[in-house]
Amino acid sequence: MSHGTEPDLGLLLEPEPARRLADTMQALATPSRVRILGALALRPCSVGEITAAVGMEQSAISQQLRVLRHLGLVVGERRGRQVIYALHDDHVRVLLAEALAHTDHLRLGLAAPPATEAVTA
Amino acid sequence: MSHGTEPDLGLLLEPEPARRLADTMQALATPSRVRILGALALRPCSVGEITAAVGMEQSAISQQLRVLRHLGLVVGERRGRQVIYALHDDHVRVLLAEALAHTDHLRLGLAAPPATEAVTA
DNA sequence: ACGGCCTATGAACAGCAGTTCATGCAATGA
DNA sequence: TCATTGCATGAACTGCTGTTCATAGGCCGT
Repeated sequence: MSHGTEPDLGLLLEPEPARRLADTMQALATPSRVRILGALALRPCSVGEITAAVGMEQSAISQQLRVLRHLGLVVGERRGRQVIYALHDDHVRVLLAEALAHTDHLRLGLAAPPATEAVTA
Repeated sequence: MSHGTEPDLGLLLEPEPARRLADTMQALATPSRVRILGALALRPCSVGEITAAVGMEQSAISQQLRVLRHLGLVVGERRGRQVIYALHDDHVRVLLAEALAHTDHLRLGLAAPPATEAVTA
């Protein structure tokens, strides 16, 4: 399926591809943005709804929504006096799902015996 | 395949799961770590090899390797007086590959016409 | 047109993360 | 044992990032 032939991971050694990947991943590197995306993964929401769901200042939400917009992860559309935000497309949802799955998987490894940690015990 | 039934993305609304995912993703949120992982994706490397490949101070490399170790993304094993690092397992490689693929895909969306950006043109 | 809701933006602040410098520890070879 | 190589660690610094506060702009009711 989608990753039958892996793209050249050696590219990540180069500064530019590495920087781009890092920038995109930074969207998922802060709890507030992850929660916002989690809310939008359930359904499109107005800023007010997101604010209530996440429990942060409205201002902070708008700031992070701006970041997410510029990264192309979410889109906003005016509807009356409010703006409805949604995930940009299903790829974002898949990215979230895979990140979550990998996170769980990796944390299992951390809980496991240190057969892997051969240095600086 | 692997994500036939998506894990509950609504979990990401909760602070703790969000924080954990954010922590893990932060490993990919900085170019230096991405480049290190890119090098290790090609083959296991000693710290010196990574340092040469990435072109940073050896000290910085070790610091980031520590972060990556604690996140369970890489493992190190002593061999003589050097330490050979490698990706923890193939899941890490898959995560890198998918992140790279998603990055490319998302950047295509950004280059595309703003049919999606309906607010704050 | 005016007042009120909803969102966006600018500035200031605090905290953190990545780098560097200097040093310490481990392991080999003479 | 001593010197040397290779890696790790602690401290200090810098820059960035996320939050808050205050304010501005848009859009709808009346």
